[in-house]
Amino acid sequence: MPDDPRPRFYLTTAIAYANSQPGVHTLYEVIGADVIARWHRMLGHDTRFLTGTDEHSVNIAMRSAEEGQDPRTFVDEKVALFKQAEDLLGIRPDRFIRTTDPDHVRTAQELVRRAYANGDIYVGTYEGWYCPNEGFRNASDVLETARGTICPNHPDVPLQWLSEQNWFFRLSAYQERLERHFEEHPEFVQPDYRRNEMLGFIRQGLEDFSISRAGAGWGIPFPIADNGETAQREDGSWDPEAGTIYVWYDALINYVTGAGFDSDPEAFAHYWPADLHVIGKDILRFHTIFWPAMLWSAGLEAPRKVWAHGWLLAAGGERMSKSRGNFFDPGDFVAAFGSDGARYVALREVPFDKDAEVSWDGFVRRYNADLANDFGNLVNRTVSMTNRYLDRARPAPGPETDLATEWLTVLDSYGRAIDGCLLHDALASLWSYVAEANRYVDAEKPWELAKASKGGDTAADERLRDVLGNLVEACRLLGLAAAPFLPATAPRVLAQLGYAYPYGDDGNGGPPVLDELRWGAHAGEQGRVAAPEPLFPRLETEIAAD
RNA sequence: GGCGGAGUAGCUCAGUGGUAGAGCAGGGGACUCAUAAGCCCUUGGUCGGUGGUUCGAAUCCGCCCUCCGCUACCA
Repeated sequence: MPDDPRPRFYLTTAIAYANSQPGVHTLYEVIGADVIARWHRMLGHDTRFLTGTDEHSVNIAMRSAEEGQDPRTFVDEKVALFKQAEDLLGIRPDRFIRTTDPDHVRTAQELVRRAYANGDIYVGTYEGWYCPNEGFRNASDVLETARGTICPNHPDVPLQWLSEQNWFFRLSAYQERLERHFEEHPEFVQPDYRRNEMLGFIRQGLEDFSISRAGAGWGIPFPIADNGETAQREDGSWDPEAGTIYVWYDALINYVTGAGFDSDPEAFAHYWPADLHVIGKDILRFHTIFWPAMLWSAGLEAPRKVWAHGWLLAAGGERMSKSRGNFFDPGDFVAAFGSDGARYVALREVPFDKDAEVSWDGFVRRYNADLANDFGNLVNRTVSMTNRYLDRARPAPGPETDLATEWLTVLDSYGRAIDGCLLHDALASLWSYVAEANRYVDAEKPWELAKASKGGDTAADERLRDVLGNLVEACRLLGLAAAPFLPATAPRVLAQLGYAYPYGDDGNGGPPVLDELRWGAHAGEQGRVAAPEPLFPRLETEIAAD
């Protein structure tokens, strides 16, 4: 909300290319961003989280034609799959933006107009080898053979030398400003090694890039005619001669559309510039070099931070992709691990700043070790003992201080890790506390205290209540702190401990979570634990992949 | 080719000058509240190779080998 006094946090993922079904490797980024969004919501920040789909391009027009559909029907179907997958994984964006949304179309056109007014776009000629299957090919990519010049991926299809009149964006004009921006804002591109790569790219010298395609394709109508006049005709339609906006001046713009550029200027002023773009490393250049220049050209600020995550790699380090078929289907994934289990294993097995090889067996091992055995069992044994020894009456945390002081350290490093987008580290610090709590059970042996208590040992009885009170508190803190990662499980943990869960389905609506995450925050409240119920049933390793 | 990064236990990795570490996997044990989970102990490594600096090198320097990232219009 524009007049919201709370700190605001606006974050986005890249929009997914709506040309086929989603895989876990593409949703990985969205799961991670959802965790960050939920953490900010729970902190009490005015959070806006955007995901969505990129739906234009000749490629999609061709694919839809192959399937005998019009492009709109084609992308509608794909978009439904993406939304369904997000829903399955507990991902709750504040808006799912589509580049076919009318406000986005208007915003993209407006940014083109602003660039034109600023003198940053001009008509030029784009030419090069064109592969009918892939579009323009880089000169360095094509192969010279006896039969002529061919595309390495489609050796049987003849390449064509095409030259096309396009609009170009004057990226070269922004070279110095970009270098300065990188110097003055070292946090702009992260991780650091990615920032260095981009800086190296800028220093090689920047070329202008084309931002339109000729002909009336499946895309946003280019709003300006060759003569600089509007391309809109009397009846409101667009002159097909003006062509369409080409990829980046369409796709990237979604971030400002989603902040309200066209529909709600007040909201836009509030949410822009974005605090965080979470993206894959393959589109880093566009987000950290093209994008700031485009925004500056329109008189807008660059985003504050762009985070490039790594890939999930298949066995042997091979990249996962839809075309290779070596990816995990989100439906299968959630069916096996559950929504929270899927989120957890994906984010724990793959460092958010690097690539990692993953395997179904590895995910199962991780699920069993961390979720079933360590965390799930900790809650289960805690609730069981409280049931059995204290007749469900929830004891308050005792004077014991080890777990309490340790929690301060854990929570601190947990919060720092999320702020730094190191989600795997965040989980690691939380789980070090899980291990701590499990060791505490074995060290204190509540079953022996219970036996002594039954025999009339009042000191043992008191100690038993303190120990179980500490364990219940440890479980409460863990369940609540893990909520961004395990949004469906967190309420179940609290319910088993006899606590109300104050946050909504998307993490909004409760008290500032750091207040809740104080040791003993609810020490004075009476309550009864519920019957124990396993949170994460153990999986058998025999379960086969896809 | 240029710039950057990595090579440490079966696997994933931490460790940047002072007697090799963690988690998981493997082996053994004591216990029993619990999802046959948890806890304790433990097997396992000439720290890519080589030459050097140093009292001392996984750690610093030289050379070599291997792998990876970036090196502009598919997204």
